[in-house]
Amino acid sequence: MPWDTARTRERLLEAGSRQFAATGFAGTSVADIGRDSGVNKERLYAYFGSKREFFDHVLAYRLDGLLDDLDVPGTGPEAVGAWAGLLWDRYVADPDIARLLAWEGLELDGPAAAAHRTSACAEVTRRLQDVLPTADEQAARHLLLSVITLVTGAWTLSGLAALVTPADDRNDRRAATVRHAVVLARAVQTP
Amino acid sequence: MPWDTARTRERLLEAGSRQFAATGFAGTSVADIGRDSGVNKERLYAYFGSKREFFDHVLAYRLDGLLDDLDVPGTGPEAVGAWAGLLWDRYVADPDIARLLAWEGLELDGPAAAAHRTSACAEVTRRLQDVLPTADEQAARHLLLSVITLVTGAWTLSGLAALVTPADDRNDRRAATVRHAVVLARAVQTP
DNA sequence: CTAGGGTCCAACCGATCAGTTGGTATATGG
DNA sequence: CCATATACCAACTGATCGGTTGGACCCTAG
Repeated sequence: MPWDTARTRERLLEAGSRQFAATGFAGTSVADIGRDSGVNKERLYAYFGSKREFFDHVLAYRLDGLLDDLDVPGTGPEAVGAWAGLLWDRYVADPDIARLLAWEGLELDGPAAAAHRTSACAEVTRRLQDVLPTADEQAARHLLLSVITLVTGAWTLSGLAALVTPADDRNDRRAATVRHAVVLARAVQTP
Repeated sequence: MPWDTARTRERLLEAGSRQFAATGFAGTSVADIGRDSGVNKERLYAYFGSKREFFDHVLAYRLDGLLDDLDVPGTGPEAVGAWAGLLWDRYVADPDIARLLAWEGLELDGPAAAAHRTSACAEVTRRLQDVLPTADEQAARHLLLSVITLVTGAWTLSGLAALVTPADDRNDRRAATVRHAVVLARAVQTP
């Protein structure tokens, strides 16, 4: 049976993603990751140096590229709403991503893989300006930040929804979030 | 020297608030709380039972009542923006609150002290309907949830702001958040 | 074929974890 | 003034933490 070191690395990163998303950096033990991955934890130190460096690798592995293949479909404010819906559905398909974003914000000083992610955000900002021709860059950036915050917050500040909208389910909130994204986009378009 | 058990309890809760806000439930040790409070950690078990129960007490101690003395000043959509600014300024005065909200969402299944906080949110919802007469309850609830999410997210998803609006500071984002709250309120008022 | 380096793992290390215990100091009821 | 209950703390316990080590196994260069 031949070795597949790339696969071993990947199994560690996948298990790390699951465990860190569930219980955060401090709440996850290296032994947990070894158990979940089926890989001896010593490999983690050989490949990634330390638990902390491994955390950075996991965040980069899962968060870098999050926005890259997320297109803004169509034009006008409705396209921004649709984009918010796409981001929401990505979290539905993989809820770990939203939680990793939240742990990153709480447990780290700054974002991981900042260089590429910053330019990816700038890219989406430009697309928003295409879609909303009268929007200046500053306004488009804050629009983007608010939309990402609304969508991500629905997954990471989940207790708030239970308090404020106790009768509603996820889909109700999805619809409201898309609607709010459209409203914010419309306001940017016509100042 | 007489005893002051209420004060001892309070010192534990204050230290727990600081420590849990900084590093979360899993990232805080009971010894940290003992050190920070100047109280022997055995007292924590005597008063609160376990680390986990103590965490619930700390969350209730700091989060219950958060919205109680936060008035919606004036009328119309601008009042909602002003309310968002008041909430923001409360986080400025005490950033621990925003972080505790985030840890609660990530590390707990549901909100602490749910009963009173739910009714406090319903209260604010009613105030929003006073201020925006044409808003139905459902819309007012989602407006409130979005505003709280935007303000709280600015403190807990702080890495996002560094990526999306790297040139801006806190006050720029405060202004944008207030503006967005007004826009959302205006849309609710005139559907 | 074999020497040497990389892959992998069980077992181990000191430190730290949540939680407890035994004992002392302080209050209070009679 | 004494008995008892409570507040308090230093020191302890077994378990688990992040990280390391010694050696077995596998692959490739010469």
